[in-house]
Amino acid sequence: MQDIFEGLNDAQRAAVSHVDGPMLTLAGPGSGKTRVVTHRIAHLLQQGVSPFSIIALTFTNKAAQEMKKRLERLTDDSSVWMGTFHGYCARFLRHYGRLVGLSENFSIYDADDSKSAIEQSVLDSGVSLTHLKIGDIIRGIGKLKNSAITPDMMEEPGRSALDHAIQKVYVAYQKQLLVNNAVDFDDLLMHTATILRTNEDLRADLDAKHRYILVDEYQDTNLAQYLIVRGLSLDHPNINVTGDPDQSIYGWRGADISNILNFERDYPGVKIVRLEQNYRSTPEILSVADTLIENNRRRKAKRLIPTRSSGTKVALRTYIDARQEADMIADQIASAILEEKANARDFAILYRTNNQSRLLEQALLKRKLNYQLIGGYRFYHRQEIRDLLAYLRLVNNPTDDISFKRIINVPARGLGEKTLAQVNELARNREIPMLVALRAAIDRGMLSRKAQTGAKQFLTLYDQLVEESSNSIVAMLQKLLQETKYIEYLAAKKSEAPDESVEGNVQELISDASEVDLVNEDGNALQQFLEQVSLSSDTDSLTSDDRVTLMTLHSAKGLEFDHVYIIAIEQDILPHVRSRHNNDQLEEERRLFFVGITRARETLQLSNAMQRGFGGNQMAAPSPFLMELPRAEMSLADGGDEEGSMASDLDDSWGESWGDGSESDFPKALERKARRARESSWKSLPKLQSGSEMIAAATLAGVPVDEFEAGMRVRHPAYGQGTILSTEGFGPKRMVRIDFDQGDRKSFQLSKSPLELA
DNA sequence: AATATGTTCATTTTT
DNA sequence: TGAACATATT
Repeated sequence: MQDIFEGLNDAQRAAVSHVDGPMLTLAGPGSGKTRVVTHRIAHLLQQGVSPFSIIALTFTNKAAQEMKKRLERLTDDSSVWMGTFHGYCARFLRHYGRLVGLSENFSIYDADDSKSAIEQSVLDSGVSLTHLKIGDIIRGIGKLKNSAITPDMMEEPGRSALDHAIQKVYVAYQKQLLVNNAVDFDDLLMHTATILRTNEDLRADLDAKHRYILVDEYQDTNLAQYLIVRGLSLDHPNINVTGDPDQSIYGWRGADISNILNFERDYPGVKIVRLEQNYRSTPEILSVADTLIENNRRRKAKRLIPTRSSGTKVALRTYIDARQEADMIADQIASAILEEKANARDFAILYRTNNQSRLLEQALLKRKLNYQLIGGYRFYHRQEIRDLLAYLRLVNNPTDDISFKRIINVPARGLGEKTLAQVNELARNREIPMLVALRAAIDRGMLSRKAQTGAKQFLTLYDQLVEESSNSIVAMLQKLLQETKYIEYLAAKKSEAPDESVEGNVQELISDASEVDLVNEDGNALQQFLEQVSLSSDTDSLTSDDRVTLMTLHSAKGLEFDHVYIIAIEQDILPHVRSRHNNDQLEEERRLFFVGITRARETLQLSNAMQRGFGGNQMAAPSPFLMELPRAEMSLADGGDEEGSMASDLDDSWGESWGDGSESDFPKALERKARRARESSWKSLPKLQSGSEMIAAATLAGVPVDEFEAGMRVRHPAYGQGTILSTEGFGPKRMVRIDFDQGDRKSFQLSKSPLELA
C-alpha cells in the first residue's frame, strides 16, 4: 500500500489521521475532499478497523462510485459500503420495511408515478383543486416527508386551505402507497428515519454495526437524513461529515443548512478541520468566487486559498440577445478546438434552468460540435422505457396499482376508462389489488365482450411474464416486446415511421438488464434491477466522451472543467424570479452562482444578454450579482467586440434596462398586450415582465386593481363577506388576503377572482 | 379512438 | 413562445 499521507497538506493530514470521535470537515471547492475521505478510510483500515464497520453516504451514485474507485486503487479493498442515502435506505427497508408495513418487494415510485398517485389521492380524499395547485400539494407533502413527519404525527388541522388540503391528501396518499406496497423517494428516507426512531433495539444494533460513518455533502442533508445519521451514531459517534455551507443549494428541497452549522452542538468534542487550499482553479477565478460569496450575510467566513499560478482573467460579456450569446460561445469553443488548444470534453456550459439549453444545442449542432445534455429528457423517463418497466414492476409487485393502470391498456386492448373504473371499484370494495380484481371481474362476467377479450389477453401475457421471470430479465423483456409488438405499437400510436431512438432506447434497456442478469447471485435480479433503475439519475449518464457538457448549475456540483461558461446571468433568471423577495433564497441563488464559478479550472466566462425570452425580444436586465464581482480585475467586453471596447456597457444597461434602445419598442409592445388583454377580458391578462409594466398595462386595460386595500370590506360569491387583511404585489398579480366572516382565511389574485367591494 | 382545437403554465430536482 | 394537457369534435 502506498503512503497515504504523501503529498497531503497539514489540514488534509489532520483529517486523514483522525480515527475515533466526531469530525467536521469544512471543505471548500477543489480542496481535495474526496481524496481526504478515501485516504482516511484507507487509514482506518490500516489501523485495523473492519471494512464492514464503515459506511460512506453520498448524494449521488457518481460520487459513491468515484470514492469506491479511488479507495480500491488505494487499498484493493471493496468491502466498505459506499452508496447514496437512498440506496442505503432501500436496502434497509428490504430488511426492516415490515416495521412500517412494507413487504420486501416494494416498488419505488419516481416523481411521475408519485404524481399520478397523489392525483388519485386528491380524488379519494375529496379535495377540490379549483383553488389549489397540485404542485403546491406535492411540494407540501414532500416537505412533510423531508422532515420525517408521518401522517399520524399531524395533530392540528392545517391552518390555511392549502395546509388543510395537504394534510388530507397526505393521509390518503400514504395509505395508497402502503396498499400498493410502494414508496416514493422521500419515503425511503422517512420510513428509515421512522423505524430507527421507534425501534431502539434495532437502532442500537445498527449503530454498533456501522461503527464508522462518513457523510458527504452534509450541508445538503434534510431533517430525515439528519435523523438517520444521528440515529446511527448515538452510541458510537465516530462520524465524519464533510461539506461546505457555501455550496448548499438544495434548500428548496428541504435541505437544512443548520444540520452542518449545528454539528458542533450535536456532537460535543468534535474535531473541526478546514480545507481551504484550492487545487482546482486559478487565483483569478477564486477571487471572483470569493468576492461574490462574501455578499452572503448568513455565513461563516471562509477563504479560498489559491495554490495554482496565475492564469487568464475571468471574462464578463454582455450579448445583444440570447441567440448571439449561444452563437458566440459556440464559436469560441469551435475555434479553441480547431486551434487544438482544447478538446470538446474540456468545456461546460452552465445555466440556471433547463430551458436555456435549447439555443445552445442549436448553436453547437450548427457547428458540428458534439455535446452531452445532462437533465432535460431523461432516459428512464422516456415513454417506452416507463411502459416496459411498469410491466416488470407489476410482475415483481402484483399489488402495484399505479403500474397496473399504466399498462393495462398499453398496447390498446379495449380496456378503456369505463372498464378501468369498474375494476377499480371492485378492487376498492374488496380491498384487493386491481390485478386480482381484474381476474375476479372476468370470472364474474362483469365485463363487456370487448373488455373481456382484452382482459384475458392481458392476463395471459402477464402470466407468461411471470413464468419468464424465473429465467432472466432479458427473457421477460423479449417476451414482452414480442407479444405486444410494442415498438410497432408506439410508432402506430404516434402515426410515425418506427422511431430509431425508441428502438435504441429499448436496446439500451435490455443491455442494462443483461448486466444485472449476469451478476444475479441471490435470485432477486428483477428486484435489484428495478431498484437500480429507480435510483439512477441524470448525472449518472455523464460520460468522459469528447463532448461539450451542457447542464444546470445544480447538476454541476461536484464536477470540474477546464473551461466553463455560465450564461444568462440576468435579473429574474439568476437569481431566479421566485427568490426575489426572500433573502434566504436570494443567498441560495448566490451560492448556486458560487458553485458554478468554482467548477472552472482554467478559464471562466460569465455572460448576460440584453434580450431574452419568448420570441427573443424581451428586455433582460443584468443580474445584480454581476455588480458584486471584482470587475476591475476582470475582462469586461461586449459580446460582439474585442475585449475592452465596451467595458462600461454593463454599467449603462444596468440602471436603464427599460431605457434608450428599448424605449421605442416598449410602448408599442405594451399597447398590443393591453389591447389583447381588453379584448379577451381582464381575467386572462397576459403575464408581463416587470412591476412597472404590469401596472402600466393594467391601467391601459382598465383593470381596477388598486381599489382593494387592507381593512376594506369585500364580498365573494362563494365565501360571503369579509375584511381584507393584507395585499401584496401589483397589477394583475396583486394578491389580497381576506378574513371571511364565516371563519375562512383565503388569498386571491385580484385579477382572477370575482371579488367586489361590499 | 383518433384528431383538432383551446387552455394553461411555465425553478432548481443529488434520488 | 411552445409544450403539455384538457376538452371538443368527428
